[in-house]
Amino acid sequence: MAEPRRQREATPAEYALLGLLAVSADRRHGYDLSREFQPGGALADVLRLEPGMLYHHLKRLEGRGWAEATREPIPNRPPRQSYTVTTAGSTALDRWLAEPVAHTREVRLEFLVKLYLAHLRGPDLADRLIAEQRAILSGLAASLRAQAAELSPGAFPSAVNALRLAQTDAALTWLDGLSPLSPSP
Amino acid sequence: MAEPRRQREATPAEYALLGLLAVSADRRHGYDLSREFQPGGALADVLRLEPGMLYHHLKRLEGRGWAEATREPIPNRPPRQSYTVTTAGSTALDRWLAEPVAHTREVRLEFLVKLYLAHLRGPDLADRLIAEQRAILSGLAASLRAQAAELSPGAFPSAVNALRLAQTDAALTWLDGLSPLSPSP
DNA sequence: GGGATCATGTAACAGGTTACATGATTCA
DNA sequence: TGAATCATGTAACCTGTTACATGATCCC
Repeated sequence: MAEPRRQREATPAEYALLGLLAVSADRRHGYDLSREFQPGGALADVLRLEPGMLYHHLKRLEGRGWAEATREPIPNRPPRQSYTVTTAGSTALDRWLAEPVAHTREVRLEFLVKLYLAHLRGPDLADRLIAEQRAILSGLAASLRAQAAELSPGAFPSAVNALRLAQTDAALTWLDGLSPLSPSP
Repeated sequence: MAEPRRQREATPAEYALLGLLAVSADRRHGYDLSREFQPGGALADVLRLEPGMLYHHLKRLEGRGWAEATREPIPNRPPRQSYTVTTAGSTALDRWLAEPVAHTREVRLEFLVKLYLAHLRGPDLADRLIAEQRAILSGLAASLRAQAAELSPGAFPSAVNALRLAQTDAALTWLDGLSPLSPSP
């Protein structure tokens, strides 16, 4: 009996697209969405997404049942299609937006995407996310400090530990200076 | 006329292996090298490298002419092979160790690998690397501060900028507390 | 005798990167 | 009339992840 293929967790890029669909009142098509990731767009400095991958991810969102497409056939060309979020997609998005990231290195990309979308969806969502992320990073920092005590100072592993701690503390300080974010970017 | 395939830049994992070969007096084989990346090994917390990829990278180093293998045939099994660095490999390594990384996000993995190997190759190499990395990150921080002045405070792009700056400043502080590293880990 | 370790890989899968193809419409 | 923009993708390539295959030898 073959195990059914386990559905992979969606990538931050997919959630970013899902979120943009979810916060928009009307249907959106790929080219339209791609502007958010081009210079000047809000997410351009957070996540790069080339058109090729963007269309690919939209197909995947549809495959998961998180988005629905309306196809408008055009002769001699691929059909123009616009997407909306489904109920399942909306639920999945809210679940994702409620979860802080587990590692400091994920703050730069994944947490920023979450923060942006949570903020668009409602300031309270963003505030809760920030608070939970704070708790996670505090725990990480404490555990790094505990490990540091067991490492011989000056040696390489100690330097690795010190870098991690510095980055985690910096993220914590940044989080604290964050709220309140402006109403709508 | 087909363009000749342009040689890709080697990955940090490849340089890590190259460096381990270069600082070792005698030949080393894959299994031996893999211990450096397993729990307890110096590089385990910096770079994960499964056996499959490790053997793959060793083949690639050989393909680049940076390492040479001695093959000892064994009946019914793949030949046991041990590697040494070539002159070209040694030159490539020194070139790489002299170059700081361009982005803050590369400090966590790529710079740490450089630092570890530079330190094994000679403390002066490590000191020079640290100084040049400092210069790069200072420049980045200055440019982020300049950008910050143009962003409306409180809005999302400003938060992105603040995170980058916090991470870069943290890396700079860490660099300053770094030297001198202990003689040999 | 049976598990850990030595030792080298393959295969399937997953995902990103870069470049290009296609053709309409809009604007200077 | 020619460049930019609208709009949707394909293809080739590269890299990494996970799991497994293979069989010897060492140690309890």
